[in-house]
Amino acid sequence: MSDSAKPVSKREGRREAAVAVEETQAVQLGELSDLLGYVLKRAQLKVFEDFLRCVAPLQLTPAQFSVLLLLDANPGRNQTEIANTLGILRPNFVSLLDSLESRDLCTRVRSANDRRSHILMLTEKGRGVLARAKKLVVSKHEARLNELLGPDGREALLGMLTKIAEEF
Amino acid sequence: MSDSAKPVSKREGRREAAVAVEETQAVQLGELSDLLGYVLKRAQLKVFEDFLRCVAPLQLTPAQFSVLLLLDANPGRNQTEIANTLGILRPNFVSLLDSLESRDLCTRVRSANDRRSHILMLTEKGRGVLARAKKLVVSKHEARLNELLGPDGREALLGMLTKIAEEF
DNA sequence: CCGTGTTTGGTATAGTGGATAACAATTATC
DNA sequence: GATAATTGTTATCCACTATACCAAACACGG
Repeated sequence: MSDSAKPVSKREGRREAAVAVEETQAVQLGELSDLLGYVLKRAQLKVFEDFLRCVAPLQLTPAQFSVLLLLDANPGRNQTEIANTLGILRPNFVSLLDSLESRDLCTRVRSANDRRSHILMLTEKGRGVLARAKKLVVSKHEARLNELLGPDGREALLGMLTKIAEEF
Repeated sequence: MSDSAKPVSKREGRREAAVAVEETQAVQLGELSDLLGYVLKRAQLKVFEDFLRCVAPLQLTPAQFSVLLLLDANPGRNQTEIANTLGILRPNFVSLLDSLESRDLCTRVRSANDRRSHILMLTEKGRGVLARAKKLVVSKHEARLNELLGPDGREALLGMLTKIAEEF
């Protein structure tokens, strides 16, 4: 049984020679390139990746950075309030805070009013790191996005994404 | 020791009455609302959430749907090719395929040319499910986005996200 | 004042997505 | 024909997410 049963199955050797140029043809994305969710996730991964690179000297993840930002803008809040605004579940927020506190970037202070809750506050070091992180984000990360999209493009994108995040 | 050592600590009862209206003040997002990465992730979560709702009757995740779409547009490809285009690592692609194959939506066929690789193809049922999924996505999911952003807004958003995903 | 219910921070745990190392089978290369 | 590379796969690890449960503290109604 060499080539009697399946005569069509093995004519590959000739094809290789014939179309050697476009041998490995790219996989077609097809309708996937029009799926907003797909492109959205791809873009999000790229942006987070770049954020990590830009802020690498300070060893801050996007989540950690957002916590520091919130603490700076909202002094006197407790864990549940901060976690809720970021969409982080309280149990998962504990270890995140542990890591920040162990690096002396923020502290939990027992509230006098309600001795259950922990008031969160930035330390001196935390404020310093946050300030440096902001500079890196603005001068490297967001600057690159501005360069790619243009100032008004970036603004338009931010507007539409905010609309989706809030009203969808 | 009733109220001699800490006279200032318990004057909360009066404050409650005084500012009862704006008791629970909202946490300020601050500069977070201008961080593109933050809004981007929030929007992405919302969009995926809605995708799951819309396509729930067919029990398809975004990842599974994207695989079916790719298989339809690229017959005769193997696992690594499909996985690579989707940014999925080969080891993690195995279980994804297992679930699709166990539901009889696609099949792995050993290639005649290269007996290492598995050619992936949609089954009849897979094509049917994909067709129904497409209809749901277009008529419910993407339609809602169109309604929120307008046709040209959606197009602009898709364009900028694609630019980020490809060139960033 | 007391008992009931709720809230807060926390632990334990499970599920999921992503990443690396290693492996057998197969193919490519020289 | 020996060596290297590739394919699908397993095992494993890490990060993130989600749920159940707990003790301490508070709120409230009797």
